[in-house]
Amino acid sequence: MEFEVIARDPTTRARAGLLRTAHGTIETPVFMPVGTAGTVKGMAQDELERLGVQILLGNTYHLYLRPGHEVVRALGGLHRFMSWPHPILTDSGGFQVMSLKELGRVTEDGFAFRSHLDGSSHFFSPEKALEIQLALGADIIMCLDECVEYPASHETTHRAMKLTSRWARRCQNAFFAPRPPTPDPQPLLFGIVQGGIDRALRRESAEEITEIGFEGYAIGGLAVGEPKAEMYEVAESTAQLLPADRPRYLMGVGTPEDLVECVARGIDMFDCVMPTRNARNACAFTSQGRVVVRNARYARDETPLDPKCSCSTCRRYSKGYLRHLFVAREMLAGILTTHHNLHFYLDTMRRIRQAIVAGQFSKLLASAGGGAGETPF
RNA sequence: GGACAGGUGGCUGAGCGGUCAAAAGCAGCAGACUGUAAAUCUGCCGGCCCAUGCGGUCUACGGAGGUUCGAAUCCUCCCCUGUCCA
Repeated sequence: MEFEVIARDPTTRARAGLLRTAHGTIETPVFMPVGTAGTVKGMAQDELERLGVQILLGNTYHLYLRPGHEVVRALGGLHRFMSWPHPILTDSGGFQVMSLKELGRVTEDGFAFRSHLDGSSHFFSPEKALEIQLALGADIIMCLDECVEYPASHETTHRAMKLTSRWARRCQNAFFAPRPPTPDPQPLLFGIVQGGIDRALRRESAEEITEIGFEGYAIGGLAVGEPKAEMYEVAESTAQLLPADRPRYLMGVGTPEDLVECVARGIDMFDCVMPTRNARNACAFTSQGRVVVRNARYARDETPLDPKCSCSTCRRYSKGYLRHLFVAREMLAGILTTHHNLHFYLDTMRRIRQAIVAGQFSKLLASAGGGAGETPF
């Protein structure tokens, strides 16, 4: 059994667990920093280790285009290639079906697209996405899905959801089909539930995906523009439709408060570009709320980003200095702020997990939510 | 002393009779960012007023006059800057 729930919060759906992978056991709930192109932008791997990162995300689409999955395979797989001997999850390219939709076209057989790098033509079938991920050698791999934006018509959402189910079946078949032996241990294959904010479509999708059967289940297609209340509701109702003994992964979410709120709704795994991208854009997440470090008000501020933070950025540098680095467009600005944001996210997750294990989660949830104005997140 | 070239909003720099409170870039200020085409993008950027608008008003294109219905744009004088020649 790869996933084990070790504690449940008595008043919410929050739970703490262990997820065993070929490169180590992950304590859930977990936040997975996004390392799209084989790097978490601005962070060296040893720094990620010191921050306590348990598992990284890699991206099928980006690594396939550059340097190429065969290159990564030739260099020993993604773990060895990027010197990350810990768990890795690769996204299938399903998100790019949405984010790069103007460069491609969805057909029954897959996603035909042109490279955003050089315009060359390519095709991702479910089988191809699986093959690439196997070549990369990730610990957790995702089925190819079709992620649609919000708002979308019922027809579009329905069509994408049904296609995602058919692709999931094909990924499953390809996964269990005989294939040449590789040095990599067998990864865990996760299915993805789609259906937008339509409860009936979500239910149908969840039934179809769980019927196929996967090691873990992802909820995709959220945090794409829908109202926050909708996102929370759909995450909660969909999570309830998924097997209790398998990890639930809410893809692409979210803000620090989203993490707390969605753990309370039964989610075990998260990934999001927000801590890293926002850091590069001068936005820090702190216990006092968001801090736009670039703002003029911090020019003479000698206090750290977050007075309650123990990260190496906050221990050493003032907002005044960080603001200067941003204004001067120094690369250290993004590096130091990314370090802080990741620390904040990982620390938030650790506190969430400890609270669940200690039976104190509802207290943490209350302090994170309700408060007006500057909440802890 | 002479010959050219030029003086435009914080800076660089277009405009060369009206549609100009004045292009564009930079700087400045603010905002956005949720499975990364993102160290990106968006908005504001003379003052005041109603703060609804392709609104009203005042001050502005070195200075002072002038021509014109109308001038950053044309004329006169002055001041200043750069290059070259003495």
